[in-house]
Amino acid sequence: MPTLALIDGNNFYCSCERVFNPALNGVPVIVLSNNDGCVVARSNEVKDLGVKMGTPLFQMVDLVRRHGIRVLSSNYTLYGDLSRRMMAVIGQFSPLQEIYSIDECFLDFTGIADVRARALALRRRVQQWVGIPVCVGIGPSKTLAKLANHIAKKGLHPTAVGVFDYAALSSSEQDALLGRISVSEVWGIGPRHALSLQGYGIATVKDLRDADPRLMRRRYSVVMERTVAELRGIACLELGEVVSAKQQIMVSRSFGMLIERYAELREALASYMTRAAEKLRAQRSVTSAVLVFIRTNPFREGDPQRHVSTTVPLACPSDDTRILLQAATAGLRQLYRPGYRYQKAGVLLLDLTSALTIQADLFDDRPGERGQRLMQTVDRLNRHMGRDTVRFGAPNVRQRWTLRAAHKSRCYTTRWDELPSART
DNA sequence: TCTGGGGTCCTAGGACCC
DNA sequence: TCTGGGGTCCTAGGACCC
Repeated sequence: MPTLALIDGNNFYCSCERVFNPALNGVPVIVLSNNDGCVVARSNEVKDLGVKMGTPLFQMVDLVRRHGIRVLSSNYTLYGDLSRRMMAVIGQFSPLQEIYSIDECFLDFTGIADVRARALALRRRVQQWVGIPVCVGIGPSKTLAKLANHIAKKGLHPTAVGVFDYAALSSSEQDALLGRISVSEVWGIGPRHALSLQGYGIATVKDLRDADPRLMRRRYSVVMERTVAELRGIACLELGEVVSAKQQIMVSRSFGMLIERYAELREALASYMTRAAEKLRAQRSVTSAVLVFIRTNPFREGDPQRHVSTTVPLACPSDDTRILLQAATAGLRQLYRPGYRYQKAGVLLLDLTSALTIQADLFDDRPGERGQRLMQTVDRLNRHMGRDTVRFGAPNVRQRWTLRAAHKSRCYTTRWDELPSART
């Protein structure tokens, strides 16, 4: 039986902000989504106030003022860099690590004599070396490791202090514990499934673990059947170390303000497509179809609504920004209608395949290799000199559609001019 | 006034074929 | 009034995750 650990950073974005700004320690902190729209991270103090994930900022201005909540725009450059450092330290504790998200990873602890001691040491080292508090959940399957992590974080068991090992419990202790946790805490059980399960009398994790797997498959899907097995300690989800190439690449944003004009939409989409093409080349893929979408603000019920998308096939799979920009513009031309106030747009690269097996387009008169060398050069320049040093079609930066980010912290670890200073 | 972004997997149902 | 059956492939949409 495998032993898996799930490690994640507590209130990760808030903790990242606190690393370089100690004044944020012990006070309520929130980090906002793009455009300063919703809450995407809450410090414990804010969670204690009952603020839910995803709450729009404008709905809590009062609370912010009353409790002196510190409000921050998201700084993904900082979080990404601290994530890399955190993952590197965690990776020292096992030969097999699967990085699952910016703040979470699985480790293989199979065969380790004292997993609890190992987990405690890991926790101490990440705190000391990176400054991020983490919790460790340990179990015989990914789903149980995730659940153990939840137990560790909430202190749901006397032995759970930042670290919790599910397998260390006797089966009667396991029953009692799972009987006290809502089924909605299980990985893969979202709000819809939780509600539906409750209709069948399945309210706790224990209820779900003891449900008939075949029946669950029939009522829901093979995913639910797997979840039941995982809760029983039968590992169905493998630990994967290699980050496989993405099957789709999406870049989309809400605008800083509503947009009506075609030219502005085109600029915004060109900027998103440029970024998408960079991501595509970074994973050495090519795309053969591009989906473009634009939409109005669904929350403005009085406004005429439009929510449309179109897929533009490419004659030949490509990773060339110029070709992809043409496709984005062609898509927009199809979709655009005047008289609407657009709030968001995006591009989605579909049908990704490896760039190494690309087939030449018989009708392409552009020498493919020269195009590739050009793209490589552009990517290298932008990587070293900063994003958008070189770009196509030269959209002016800082347009009306660009994001709002009124409370952004500095890029302490990735920009020379924004390094923290010990004394000023 | 103000409501994120980027993914994955699964299923149902239609199109199409023989 | 009668109007096959089974397989495959593709797409849209749902549900979930962080």
